[in-house]
Amino acid sequence: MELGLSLGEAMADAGRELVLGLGMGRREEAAEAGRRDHEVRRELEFGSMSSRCGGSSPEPTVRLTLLPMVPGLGLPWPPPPPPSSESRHLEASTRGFDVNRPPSSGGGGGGGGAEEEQDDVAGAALSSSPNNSAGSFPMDDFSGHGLGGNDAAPGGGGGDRSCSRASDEDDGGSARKKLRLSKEQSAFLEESFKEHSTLNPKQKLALAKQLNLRPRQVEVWFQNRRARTKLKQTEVDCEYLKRCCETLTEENRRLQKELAELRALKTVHPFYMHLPATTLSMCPSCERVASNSAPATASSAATSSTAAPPAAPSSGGIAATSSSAAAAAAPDHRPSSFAALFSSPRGFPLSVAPQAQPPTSS
DNA sequence: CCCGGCGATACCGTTACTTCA
DNA sequence: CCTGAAGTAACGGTATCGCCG
Repeated sequence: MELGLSLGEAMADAGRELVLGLGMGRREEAAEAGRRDHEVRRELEFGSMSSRCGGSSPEPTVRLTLLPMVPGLGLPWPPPPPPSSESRHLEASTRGFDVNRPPSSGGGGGGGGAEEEQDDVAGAALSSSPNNSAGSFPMDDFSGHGLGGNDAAPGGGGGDRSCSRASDEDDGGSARKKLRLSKEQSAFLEESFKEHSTLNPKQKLALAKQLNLRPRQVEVWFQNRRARTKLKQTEVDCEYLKRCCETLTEENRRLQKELAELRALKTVHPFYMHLPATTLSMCPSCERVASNSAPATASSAATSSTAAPPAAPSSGGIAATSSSAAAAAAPDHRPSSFAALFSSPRGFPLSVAPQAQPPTSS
């Protein structure tokens, strides 16, 4: 995935604890047949990123599971959702606008030669395809009940289309027929989507009947809804990863500075660097190096005793092992353990350990 | 058991339409 | 009134799966 690739080495390292993925549906639903191919494809797509990030996710799939675990980076997770288009839509709908409401209760005026669109199925397949669930759907059921108020059902042909282009319905149906779902319909579909991001044929038929829509419409709505969800999630993820990148860049900058200071310190007090690397820790606030094993200075001793961060972050979710990230999350004097950095197989590029103890000095 | 055809369904990209600022 | 942007319903294409002969 380009996102991950563009985030550079630091991202790849810090992403070790990232549980990435663009999950847009529930896991159990993803198990349904017919979608597996796409799930697999997505998994493959994110697979490279997963491997880069170490794949600490318990699942083979790399998913941006919405786990509230970004303590290290101090970033809220899940990120706040972007303004909901649905709410916007509903808002628009609540303005009293409902173009689906037919000017008159024309009801299924028969024939609708205008119905050449796919859904068509509903009407055309009535007799042709015994397997077509849509075809088995009685068109008469579209009128008269349900939330719809939308009598634009296929076969409802002339005059019952509620969109403003009613005049187009007589032109042979070559023009795309687009109607607006009513507030009730949208809300109901939303509720259904919350429960199931995908529909089985039974559910689809039931929904269609209940909403006075064609099954094809319900199907399309869910497809578009999934696409919107994915798009939004992608945007949110992108934004979040950008912030992660910025944080890590800052972290890297700070570590470089820290390294320079340590090197300078080494030149002044060569013996100081003979301490084992794992015993060194850095207070992110005062940015002083302290020893975890040896008695430290008054300030660092107080801080190091308050919190001894585990060397290994909790599994799953986004957890930063870096000190600045910890500082961002909890700007106290908690020392960040260098050991956490060193324990990482790849570590940060500017890891202190190897350079702090050059072979010549030992 | 393997293979090809078929239907169903998913996703993606795009188009067309609607609404609003 | 016109126009561009944004949202979204709908469409076409493609891939995969399960079923069946």
